[in-house]
Amino acid sequence: MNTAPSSGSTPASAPEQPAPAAPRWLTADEQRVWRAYLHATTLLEDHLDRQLQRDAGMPHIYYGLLVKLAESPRRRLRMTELAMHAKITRSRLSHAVARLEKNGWVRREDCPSDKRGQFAVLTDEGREVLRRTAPGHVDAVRQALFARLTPEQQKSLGEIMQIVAEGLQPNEAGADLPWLR
Amino acid sequence: MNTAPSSGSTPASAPEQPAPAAPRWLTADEQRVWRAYLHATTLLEDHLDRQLQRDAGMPHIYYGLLVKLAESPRRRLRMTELAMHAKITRSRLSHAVARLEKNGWVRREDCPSDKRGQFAVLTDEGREVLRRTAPGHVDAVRQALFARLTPEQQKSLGEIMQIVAEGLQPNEAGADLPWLR
DNA sequence: GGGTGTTCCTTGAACCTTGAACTATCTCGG
DNA sequence: CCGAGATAGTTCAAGGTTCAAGGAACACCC
Repeated sequence: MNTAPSSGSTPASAPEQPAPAAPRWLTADEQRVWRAYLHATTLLEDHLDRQLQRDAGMPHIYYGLLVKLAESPRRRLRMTELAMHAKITRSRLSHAVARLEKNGWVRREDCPSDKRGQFAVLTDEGREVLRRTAPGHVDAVRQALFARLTPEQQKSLGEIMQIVAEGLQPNEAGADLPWLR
Repeated sequence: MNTAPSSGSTPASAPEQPAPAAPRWLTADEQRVWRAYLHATTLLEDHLDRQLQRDAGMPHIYYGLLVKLAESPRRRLRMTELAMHAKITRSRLSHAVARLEKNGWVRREDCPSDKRGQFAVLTDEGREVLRRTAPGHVDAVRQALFARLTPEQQKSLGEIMQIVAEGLQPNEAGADLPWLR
């Protein structure tokens, strides 16, 4: 049996519960939901990855990095901050920025106040790539997702994803819940 | 710019349409939903990948391959079928099976009726790995997803993901829509 | 039986990701 | 100042993914 492997940091729920709702396997309904989730997310991820690889010459996540930079104050962000925004490791970001730098879309700048630090800065060329490719990407997202869902479904999806994200990364940016436990 | 988003009806959009429902960018609400989606799905994917890498020694998608095989008639599936079930390319599957074979969890068998064909067959050892690791994986999925959603949300999520998946892979198993267009 | 085209699957090179080890810098208590 | 320990970011090696190319078997047609 099982030894409750992860369990460790359950946030709100009382940890001592006998948990009658932890059966060995998923119910038939849950299985259907889970499979639909897996299918949809992998298909969408692949779809967008290919779309961007084709139209912008980079994978989806790299594109996301450029977007984050474009939205940031002086079009720059510290490496660690950027990594957190994008939900990736610093290592991965390091490689990604190296590649984007090679393409001329991002440049690095030393941080004056912390000599360990680096800023990733969106170049004009990077900005231009975004400007050129954003519409196509938005269309792809809209056609694959929003165009197919009712407003109620969109709302529901947002709420659900918000919950899931917070469950996996409790201290989300902007959230300032006191650190229970 | 703005609203009146859905209404678009069919995806078979004529390129010449004025397309009043295709604004340049997402609305604020859509953006929130989209970002929540990206955060949640990348976090969950990473979470499960790490969980399985740690507990079963393979990434999530490889685990999924073993599950598919375990559910199949003689614990075997033709390569192409397996690739379609898992929503991956045949090339990727080829590499994946090579690795799983090296681990002793899958073995290949020639198809007698089609000499081009190969079966991927789950070995006893592979079955054993599944038996050992499935509970932990199910717990992880439950804790990250189902435990946090109301029954209504679960239902809604299932419907939404079903729609999205079908949009991206119209000829899904069971669906037999004629090929309009 | 010799085209022509398709399907099944594999291969190799290029690229991306991961996790751990590593350098350099900062911080803070003595 | 010193040193222990945290933090910022990179690097290395191992592995995973993609894309384009290719070999082999099938199918059909004359």
